[in-house]
Amino acid sequence: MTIKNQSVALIDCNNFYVSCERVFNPALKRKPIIVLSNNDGCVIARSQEVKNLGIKMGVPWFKVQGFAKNHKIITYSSNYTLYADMSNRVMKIISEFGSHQEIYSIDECFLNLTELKHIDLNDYGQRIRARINRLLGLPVCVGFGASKTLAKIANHLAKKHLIYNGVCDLSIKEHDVLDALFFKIQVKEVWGVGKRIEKKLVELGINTVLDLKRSSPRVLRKKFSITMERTVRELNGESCIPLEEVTRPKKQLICSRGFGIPVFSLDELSEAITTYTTRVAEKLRYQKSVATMVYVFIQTNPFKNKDQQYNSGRLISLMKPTNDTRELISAALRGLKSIYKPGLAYKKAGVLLDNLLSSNQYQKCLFDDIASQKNSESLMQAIDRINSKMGSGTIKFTGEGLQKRWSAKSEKKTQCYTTSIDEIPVAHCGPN
DNA sequence: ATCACGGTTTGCA
DNA sequence: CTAACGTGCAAACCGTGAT
Repeated sequence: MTIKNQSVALIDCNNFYVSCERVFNPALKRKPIIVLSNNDGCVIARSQEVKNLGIKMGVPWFKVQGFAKNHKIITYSSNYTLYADMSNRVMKIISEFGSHQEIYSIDECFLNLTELKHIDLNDYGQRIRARINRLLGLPVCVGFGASKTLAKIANHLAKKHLIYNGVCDLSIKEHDVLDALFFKIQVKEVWGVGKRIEKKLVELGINTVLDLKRSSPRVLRKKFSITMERTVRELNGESCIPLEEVTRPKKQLICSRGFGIPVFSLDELSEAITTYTTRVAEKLRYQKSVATMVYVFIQTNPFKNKDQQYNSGRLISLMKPTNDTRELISAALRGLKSIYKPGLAYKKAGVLLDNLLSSNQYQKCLFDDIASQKNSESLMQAIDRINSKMGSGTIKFTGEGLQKRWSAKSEKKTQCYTTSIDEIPVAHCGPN
């Protein structure tokens, strides 16, 4: 599919998690800040000051902890509740700037602006930035291009080079102008090119974005995949990755977590699996699906070479598709019992729901016990409503456990400033 | 040979 | 003092048995 002459924007928040923390603690401005992944495991967000110090994205925290202390880097556990709420606010503001929006991740979205003819995109981008900054105090960068891939690159340039002042428009540039820019950008910066594909490309002599732009789509399709062919076409201004305005229901859903401490007992694993199943079942109902299969898995810590290693999982087929948390828990726990081996130090566990069907479609099935199904539906609906209104975890399932000794480490989490009534700051003067 | 399938691995963000 | 390394998803891949 080819859509010519598109005009696409990519708006991406700068150092999103760090910026969210700064909004509620302005004293953090211009200070070096790090936000850690779940379980305080890895570095997943860095302020510019930290990037300048050379700390890499994704590095395990323990490897840089000493260095961070020496440089007085302020560190936070991630506070997804806060970031999700801020993300919703950002996306809402951006939606005012275009009628076709794809929310691509927690901190970035595309807009298709093709219908806005003859506007000055640089100016438009600055207005987007100003509005988000005024209303939320968050910094963003904006890139424009003739395809999503080009908009991504434009955004990358806007972020990297101060001369752009946060907005880069590649949509009007001639090929030779683009080529001159692309000559200087490493191929790994291209959307869809990660570490592995970069390596393979470099082996083929494709080092820069320009090299990739000039490669034959056919040849790369053979050597890589259809995805890579599209990437090459998109670099040449041919839009072939459509904007996805509606989020398609997922084909599989997963909830998995590492434990804060090694877990040995079946009881504690059962608590974790019950908790994760509850969470993933909420996601399932949120996207109006039912599941036909439940996969449970448990793992020891692969980084502890001295420990005996064991990874196991079990796939359980359900008698009938369901989104009832109770049925899913029962299946998951059955699976867990069948794979559990005593005496091992488990580090991580998870639950995956697979073969998902739309719950509307499924309801038409004739052989169901309609009464009990309606019953289950209204119970789950009631629980979801209460938990969403009064805070998640207001109603829990037995078996989730109360202490949860195993729960992930999160030693430096900030408050839920925007979503928890007890944690709303008393006095706060907006962005300044 | 080729296909559909299901389970596993890879790779990205 | 030591040990301390995320999560969620889909595409790609691969072996198998059926045609």
